[in-house]
Parts: sequence; C-alpha cells; structure tokens
Amino acid sequence: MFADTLSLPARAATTLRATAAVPPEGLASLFGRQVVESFEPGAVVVWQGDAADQVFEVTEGVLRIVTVLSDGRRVITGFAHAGDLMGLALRNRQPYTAEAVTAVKLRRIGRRRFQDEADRSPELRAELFARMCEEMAAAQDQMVLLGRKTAEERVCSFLLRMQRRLARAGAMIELPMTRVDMADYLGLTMETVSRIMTRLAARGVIEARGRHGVVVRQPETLAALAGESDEDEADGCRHRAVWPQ
Amino acid sequence: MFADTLSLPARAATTLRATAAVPPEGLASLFGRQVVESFEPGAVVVWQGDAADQVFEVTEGVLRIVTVLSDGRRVITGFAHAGDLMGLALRNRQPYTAEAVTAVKLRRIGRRRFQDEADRSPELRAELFARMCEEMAAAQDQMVLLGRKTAEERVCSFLLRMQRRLARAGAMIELPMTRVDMADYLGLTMETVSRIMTRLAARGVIEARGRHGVVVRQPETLAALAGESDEDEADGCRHRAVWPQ
DNA sequence: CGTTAACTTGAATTTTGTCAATGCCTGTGG
DNA sequence: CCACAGGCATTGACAAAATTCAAGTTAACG
Repeated sequence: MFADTLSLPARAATTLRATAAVPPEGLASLFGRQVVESFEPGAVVVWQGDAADQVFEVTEGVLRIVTVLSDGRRVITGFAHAGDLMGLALRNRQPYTAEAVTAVKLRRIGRRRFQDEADRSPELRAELFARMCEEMAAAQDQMVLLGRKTAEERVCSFLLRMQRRLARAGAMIELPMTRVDMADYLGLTMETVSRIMTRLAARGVIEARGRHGVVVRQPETLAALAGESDEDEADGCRHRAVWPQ
Repeated sequence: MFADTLSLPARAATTLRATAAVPPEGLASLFGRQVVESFEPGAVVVWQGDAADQVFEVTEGVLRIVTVLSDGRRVITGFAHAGDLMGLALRNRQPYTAEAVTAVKLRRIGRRRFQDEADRSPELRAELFARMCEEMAAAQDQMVLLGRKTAEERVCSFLLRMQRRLARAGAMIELPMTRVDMADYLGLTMETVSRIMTRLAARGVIEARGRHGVVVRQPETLAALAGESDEDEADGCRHRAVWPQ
C-alpha cells in the first residue's frame, strides 16, 4: 500500500496537495462528503488540551497552530493553508490550539470514521503517509531555522517559503498573519521582524504593499540571506555510508 | 488497521518502544531477522544527501541526527537511542547525517522490503504510525523549546527528557554526548550549556558525576526551571470547540 | 602517568529583546 | 465617500541574554 507513496520524490506531496481536488479514492473524496464549516478571523477551531478526536482539512483560508506556555509565551508551530490537513498525529489531547487567521472554511471527520476509512483504502493510507512525511520534513526545517538561523535568515526563509507556497515568482505574496504571528512562528519579537522587513525593503530586496503584501524584487538575494544556499547538498566531502560486515 | 494505534493514549508509543523487543508480528520481528551492524563512536551511518533507501533500528548505543548549514553551523535535530527507528520519513535523499555518539549497534532494512512488509502486516503499520506520531510530537516539543524557551529552560528540559527516557528517578543520568552536541541540539553554545550545568550543580539541583553523568537531586526544581509546569493544561479559560452550522 | 580533547570560567561584544512613543492602515460609521 | 478610531506596525533608546574570544582546568584515554 505505501509502495506508491514511498517512491514519490521528496516534495511530491506538495503537488499531491495541489491536485487533491480531483483524484478518485483518497483524502479528497473522504472529506468531500463532509459539511463545510466556516470560522471568522480569530475564531478558535480546536483548543489545546481538548479531546483530539477529529481530523481537519482546510478548504479555504489560513489557520495558525499555537502552543502557549503557562506564562503566556506563545509559539506558532505552523500555519495551515487550503489543502492542508490538521490533527494527523492523533493523540488523546490536542497538543495545540488552532485559530483562524483569515476567514476559514474547513471540513472535519471523526477519528473513528477516519481510521475505518484508512483501514479500508490503500490510496488513502498512501496519501496519509505522504502528508505525515511532508509534515516531518517541515518540522525538521523549522528546527534548523529556530536552532541556528539569525533573525534575518529566519525572516528571509519565511518569505521564501511563503513565495514557494504561492508558487508565482514575481507576484505579490499575501501574508495574512500579523507581525506578532510571524514573530511567534520564527522565535523572534514583533519589533525584530518589523525592523528586518523594513531593512529588506530599504535595500530593495522586497517591496511592501500595504501591511500584508510583499513583492520579492531580488529573489536570489533573498535566498542568499535566508542561508538556504545549499543546505541540502553542501560541500564535496560526502561519501557513501559504510556498510561494515 | 490503524484502529488499535489510534486509540492509544497520547504517549503510549513510549511504552510500546520499551516492550518492542518482545511482541509477535511488528517491527521487532521484522528487524530481528536483519544482520546487526556495529559502528565506532564518531562513525557516520548515513550522510546528508545520500539516497534514503533504508530504515534503521538502533539496537544499542546512541546516534545523533545532524544537519549542517553551508557555513558550518550545526543543528542536531534529535538523538536516537536503543529501540528508536530512523529514516521513517522516507524521502529520496537523506535530509540529515546520522553519526554514532557511542558505540552503536543497529539493523537496517531496505525501503522496498520495508514497504512490502508494511503492506502485508496491519500490526507493523500500526507500530509505524505510532512511531511517526511520537516523532511528530517530539518535533512539536522541540519547536516550542527552540522558539521560546530560555537557555536555562532548554538545558533543564533536556535533562528532564533524558531522565524520563532512562525512566529511573534518583538514578544517574548518562549523557553520552558532548557539550557541543547538547548545544547544537538546544540551539545554544557549548559555553552557555556548561555555565548552566555548573550553576545547576552549585544550586544543588543536579550533581555532576564526571563529564557524562548527572544525578538529579531536586526533580521538582528542575521541572519548574524547565518551564514545563503545565504547558499541556494551563489556565482555566478553555472551552469546547464551537461547531457552527 | 602523560597527553589531549573536552570542559569550565571570565571578560568583552553582539544580537535581540524590552519599553515607550509615534505613525499608519483598515475597516466602521457618519 | 470621507473622516475617524483603534489596532497594528514602525522606530528609537536602552537593557539583557547569550555569544564570542581567550585563557585555564580537568577528565578520560592510551
């Protein structure tokens, strides 16, 4: 069953998501039968600590995935856009709160129903597996960003990711979240994010279009500043793994 | 198939790992048939960028999962202990290098073989799913740590995790990795880690036993300093999610 | 028992955070 | 359609946390 999934190229799941509205027996058809729910900006979809007995598919808009420490410090571990799933890592309790950043439409399905369907459909399992791999890869990237990147690199990485997600080079990037959201996602403060955005604009790397719009004027510069030059295939000192015995 | 897995309590997978040496038709029996390979401390098991066509099970010792940025900055995204799997998030290329911290014994299995077995065995799929959920939960925690915790909280969280992993309260914790490894895992410098460890020892919270041994003298203090007081069920302002329509 | 890498400790520096004031979108209501 | 309000964002000055650089120590290994 996993076979088809496992042989996909590393980022293929992204494509998979893009075309998810069409295919026959996977996630799309499963969620397609569910009622669409709507949330106003700021509305909470699930609370940290609640029973985690649902899986969600975002149909429209953007969610923020938030964890709050006891003293109020806030961490955003991710944003969920149209086509993204939430609640895959099924546990008894929600480890985070999910809030609507923009107006959001989504579908939900109960854990039981979801697992029954997964039991039955190899296609669904394959998609599910691909999504989980994708999510783990994203988490990996985020740990690198938070662990070792400078404030500037973090902001540039973020802009780059958003651009890739929206896929149209040269077009305007829509950043629906506030500066505080960006800061809590990047492990910075609002002020630092703001300063860096201003500086990037002053240098002509980006151009601000109101508060939530950005046009990337110098994609190469942005990529260089993001410290993502060659992360994935850096130097030449790489060898095959040794197989002892 | 996922049914049994999905109804496990949030952290049950940890228990699952502990007993993994026994059960009938899951991961253990799959890897049990493979040859055991040995690695010296410092040896590389897989290189970042290599083909990712293997899944590994650590039998003995500790691995560090390392990502290196082009300019040499190093991030450790995790440590793999006995019983842990590596390479679950199958992609075309390894997103990280895995190195032996201590002497390591492990078993490996080819991706193809692994997926065939997963196709066949519901038990294996359930375990696999549980492991992936566990890994995602750990990644989530790490993003919180790296995103918003102070240096002291990071070190204390780390000590606490290590203690939980080794499970015996009051007993000595073995920290096989170097201070640099800890620093690269916690998003700090070696010096900062060292200073904090010294300070904790001076305050009597922990007691150093050589370079790689630590006894926790005041577990409650350590937990408080780790900022993990109630993360998961903080304040009282929590309500059920609203179901519009 | 000596060597050496790993660790500790201290002082200076840097980055980022904090606090506070100002400015500017955006959406509401006149 | 325009004015206004209020949240959101920017900007500046200062403070703090952590890093960097530079010696010293020490533990672990042969």
